[in-house]
Amino acid sequence: MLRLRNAGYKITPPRRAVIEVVLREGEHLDPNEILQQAQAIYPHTGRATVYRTLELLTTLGIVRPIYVGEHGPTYIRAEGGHHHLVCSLCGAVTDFDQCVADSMERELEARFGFQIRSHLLEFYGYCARCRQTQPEIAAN
Amino acid sequence: MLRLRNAGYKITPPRRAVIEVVLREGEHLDPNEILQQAQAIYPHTGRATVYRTLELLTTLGIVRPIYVGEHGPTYIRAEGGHHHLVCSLCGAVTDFDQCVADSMERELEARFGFQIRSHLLEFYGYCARCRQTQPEIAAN
DNA sequence: TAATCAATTGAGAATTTGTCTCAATTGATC
DNA sequence: GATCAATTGAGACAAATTCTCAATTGATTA
Repeated sequence: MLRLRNAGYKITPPRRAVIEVVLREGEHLDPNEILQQAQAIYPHTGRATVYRTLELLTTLGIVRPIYVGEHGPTYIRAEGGHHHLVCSLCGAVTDFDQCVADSMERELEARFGFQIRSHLLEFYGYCARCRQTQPEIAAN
Repeated sequence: MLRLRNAGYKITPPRRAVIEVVLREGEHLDPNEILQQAQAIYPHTGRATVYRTLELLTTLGIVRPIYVGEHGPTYIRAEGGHHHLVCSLCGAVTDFDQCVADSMERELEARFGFQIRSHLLEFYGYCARCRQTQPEIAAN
């Protein structure tokens, strides 16, 4: 909220609602789900406003879209890192915690003059279950 | 192409065209651009076939969708790693090379029984130019 | 507190993107 | 060359996203 105001944007009810919904713990919501939950908080919230707010919050580095499997975008808080193992066959996503990316941030910031706020590390391949059930694909 | 045949799929002109387009160096093309370029190679290529082929190639671990900035999916070769610095303000994407993710693969494979084929590491933040031109946003 | 004004909004139209259906075609095998 | 399941393209369809514009509202100033 402060980040919004500091950047010169108004604090409005629909913006409050969208922020509250997206920043709730553990949610990976798509724009439509965000619209519905925002309307539970502020009933007049419109679809276009949700899209506009998500774009704004993404620009400000507060939330971030992530894409997993064959589905459309889902939004999460941008802060910190996100680490996934993604199965190319069944689409299953497994989170893991320890990550060596933090150790790279300082050097990249120095080298590119880039101010890093968060990161995403994803490994793609075949999960244990699919390797058993569809060995002919995983073998190639 | 061999991976396709080995997995039991036919080699057809539109599939050839899509593969050729996506695997060309340095391209991050969206499905519509892929359709157009594939039609330049094989004019009869249809939209549905492009989507079907991209899904198939993704399943086989040959290509992969990536999502950057506010735009829709874009396809790249899956092989190996992709490393990006993504500016949340202007959307600029900078590639970098050295990456410590490889060192994690063996351990993750052992821990989760996962067969890793590729990875994506992205850092999000503000690029040097935007930090200068829009300091009030980057400062928050 | 009231007045002001640019920023923001919602509703729905319009566009874009992705999926599905099905008859016709084609690649691989023999 | 014959066979047949896999694949295809066209266009209908559905879903997701963006645009438009008059009405409203938040923040600032008086």
